[in-house]
Amino acid sequence: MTQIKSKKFMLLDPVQTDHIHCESCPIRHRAVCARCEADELELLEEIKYYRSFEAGQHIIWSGDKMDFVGSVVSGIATLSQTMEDGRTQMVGLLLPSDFVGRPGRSGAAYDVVATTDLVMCCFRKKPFEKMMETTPHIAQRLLQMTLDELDAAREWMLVLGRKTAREKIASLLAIIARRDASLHLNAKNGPLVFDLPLTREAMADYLGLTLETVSRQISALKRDGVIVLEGKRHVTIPDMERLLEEAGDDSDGGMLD
Amino acid sequence: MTQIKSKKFMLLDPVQTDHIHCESCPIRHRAVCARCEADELELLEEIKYYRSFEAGQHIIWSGDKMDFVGSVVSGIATLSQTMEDGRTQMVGLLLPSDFVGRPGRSGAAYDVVATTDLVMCCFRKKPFEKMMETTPHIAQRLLQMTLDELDAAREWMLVLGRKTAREKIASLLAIIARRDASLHLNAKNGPLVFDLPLTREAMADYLGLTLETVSRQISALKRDGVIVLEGKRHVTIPDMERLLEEAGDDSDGGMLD
DNA sequence: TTTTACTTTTGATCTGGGTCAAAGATTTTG
DNA sequence: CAAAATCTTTGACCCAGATCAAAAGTAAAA
Repeated sequence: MTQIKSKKFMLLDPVQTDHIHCESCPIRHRAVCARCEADELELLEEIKYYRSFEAGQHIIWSGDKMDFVGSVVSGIATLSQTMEDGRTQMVGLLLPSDFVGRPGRSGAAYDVVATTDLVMCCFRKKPFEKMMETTPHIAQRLLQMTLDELDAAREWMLVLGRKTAREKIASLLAIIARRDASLHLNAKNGPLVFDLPLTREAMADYLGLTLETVSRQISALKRDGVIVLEGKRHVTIPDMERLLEEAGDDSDGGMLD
Repeated sequence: MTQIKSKKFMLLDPVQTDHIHCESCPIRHRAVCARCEADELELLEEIKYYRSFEAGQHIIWSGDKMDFVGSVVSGIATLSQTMEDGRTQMVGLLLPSDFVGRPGRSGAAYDVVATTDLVMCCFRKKPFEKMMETTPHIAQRLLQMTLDELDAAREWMLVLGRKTAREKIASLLAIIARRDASLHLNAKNGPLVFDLPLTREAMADYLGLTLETVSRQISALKRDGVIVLEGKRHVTIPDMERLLEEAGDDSDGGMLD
């Protein structure tokens, strides 16, 4: 079993990994835990289950009661909000190992839609919340993940509020490239290559633009050699530094711990 | 001592409040805690201190090392991000009782600026983090608060990405009115009255607009009777429903637990 | 009370990105 | 494979909000 490198993607840093059944499972045993390991695994198995969704399927409707939390095992989903007149804004992108759900809340705040075929690892909410109370490290890990999401949301506020269309596209490409690289453990310095997981319309909804503007700006970045396109979706970034400049980002690329 | 009504504003729901020294103090004793009450209060006192700031003063610079967390006791502060060329985007508004800081992170991600004279109740970060480990409810409470902030940030993404200038202004006024009302425990149904805590420029930075557009749209809302202005800052909302319509919001006003 | 320094409003003009329209690509279906 | 349905690109035009400019409050300092 391959280990995911970034600790960002785990609810608890695994001290022993040999009991893990699901790679992106948000509950992991921890050596320091006072409870008996067997007990925990039993409880864990009891409340864990898998759900599969087809591309395009609504996973959760905003406002619905949500009786589970979980994490993406494979596939991609989007979080979005829609106004009555149909204007929609994507507020998050869920890639494998990302957490879904709001412990302590009864209702869903956003629509969650599967962009590709998708598998989720779910936990019934009530038992999960009980487990959070008895296993403090779960709450602490969730806090860290939520702080990461908050940082991402706030970074996106700068993109939405102050960047030009070209900078917005470059910012989105940079984020996808970065996440994709960390997921696939790419060689660091070569040109980055990936397939866009989103349609032009989905990108527009993420960026607060129209799909026509997205298309035009992608064409412009291609014309200017910032990106190389094969077909509509396959992207090569010959020079990540250049892309980040186009995105208007600091060259240092944010701060980690 | 008056009790703040909304549980949203406390790190732990107070079971006994007679030991609380600071109204917006993020650490509160809890009856279920296994540790001796005296011990906790002693530790608490040891790591707690107050800091005062003048209007306009930078509290935290983005990127700086931050060795404390805390909460606003009185006054108002803003969270903002700035690009190299000077474009800035506010990503949060801190009112009394709001939490500041990122347990587990060494660096500040945003500039924090005092908008008015301001007092903060601070805790040295290391001992606070240790306390989080020994008192699980603190992490759980922080998680709830962070989830609230995440919801707010994502709601703001919709405002920034998809709303018109008029809707943006109405949205901001609605948020300020709502927070102000919950803080002052106003009578529910009368017209809401408050003073704008922000300059036109700060509003522009929050909304992703220019200050001229902010001024024009406020004038327009005034002309159309949606708001009543006395002087530049004193606002009366004669009809909150009307304001929410102008903001393009669902009439139900979001979901709480 | 005048001076100096903001903050806010209002006007005139410009432009980036939206809107409307149509034609290519690409994929799916029959 | 042709037909239908999507997705994407490109063009022509328009408008909400930006930019530039100046005047009018307001408030702190002298």
